[in-house]
Amino acid sequence: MATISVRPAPPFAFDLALEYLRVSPSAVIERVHEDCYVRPVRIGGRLMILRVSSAGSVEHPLLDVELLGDEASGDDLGEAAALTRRIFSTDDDIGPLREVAGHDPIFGRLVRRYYGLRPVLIADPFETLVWAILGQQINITFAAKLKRALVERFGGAIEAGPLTLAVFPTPELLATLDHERDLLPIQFSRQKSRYVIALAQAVSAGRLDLAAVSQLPADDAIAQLTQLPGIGRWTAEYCLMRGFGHRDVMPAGDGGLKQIVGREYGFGRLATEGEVRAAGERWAGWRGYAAFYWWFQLQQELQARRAKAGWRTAAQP
DNA sequence: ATCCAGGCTCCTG
DNA sequence: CAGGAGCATGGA
Repeated sequence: MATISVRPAPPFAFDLALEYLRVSPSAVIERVHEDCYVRPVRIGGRLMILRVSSAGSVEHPLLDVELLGDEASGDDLGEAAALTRRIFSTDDDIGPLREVAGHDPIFGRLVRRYYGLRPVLIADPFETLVWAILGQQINITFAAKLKRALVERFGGAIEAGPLTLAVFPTPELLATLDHERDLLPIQFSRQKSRYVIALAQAVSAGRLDLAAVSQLPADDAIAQLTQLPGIGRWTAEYCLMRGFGHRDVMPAGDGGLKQIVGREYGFGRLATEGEVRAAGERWAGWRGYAAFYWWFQLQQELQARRAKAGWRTAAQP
């Protein structure tokens, strides 16, 4: 087993990142196990297991990064460290968030509650985009069910000690699927089937280089992604934010953000996309953080309501 | 049953 | 260009 250390810019709240992963339905491939983040990753063309744990505090953060599996080289470890920094957004200097909080007390409450939290990215760009398509216009719990079915049916698995980890299917494999035969039986709609397969074909044929797109300025990346069928502005922005680490990009058309902006900023109704964008001016530079924080709060509210309902029904047999 | 959910495409006016 | 209908599916 090989290990390397990563030193995030403080403040850095690893425990909140794990809490996000625990409540977020988007976490299907990544797992939280004994206060560690664990997920399969491809490094140097080989499948390995990345395990990240915290050896520090919020003000003096330190991450231990391990690669399990085949003997890892020094280069592999360096890549694992770089990936870890990206996944946990460790290099953002979030000091300026305090100023944002200062002139927006409503968002400021969240900045204080989630002190040191950064967006937790989905490690793989292709997986991010597929997940974004699955999440379009259906409830997110069902979207996660679709993702699990896709992974179970067409992905692989890898053993990591006591854990069996699911591996996301490659674009090459998904490119060969047939909607009728393969995806409709696992509850995909015709649209989602078509969009996912078209995306997989574009990537595997080399027409879409996600690694390259992830390095582009936001506007260029969005313009490229929205060329694909089924990928509109929301999906592209979601992908930039959750997969590419653009900290100032948020999907303003998002239903959850319309809800939260409408509720928290006194509209008394669902905000429009334009109103969400206007509200986002307050978070300039940090819109992606804001969206991530608001979603986290919504997800925690939802979980609290479920726990309460579950508790009540459990108490009344 | 009805409405909604971390939208997209295509068609109107 | 803005607005809206249709699509498609399970969960609350």
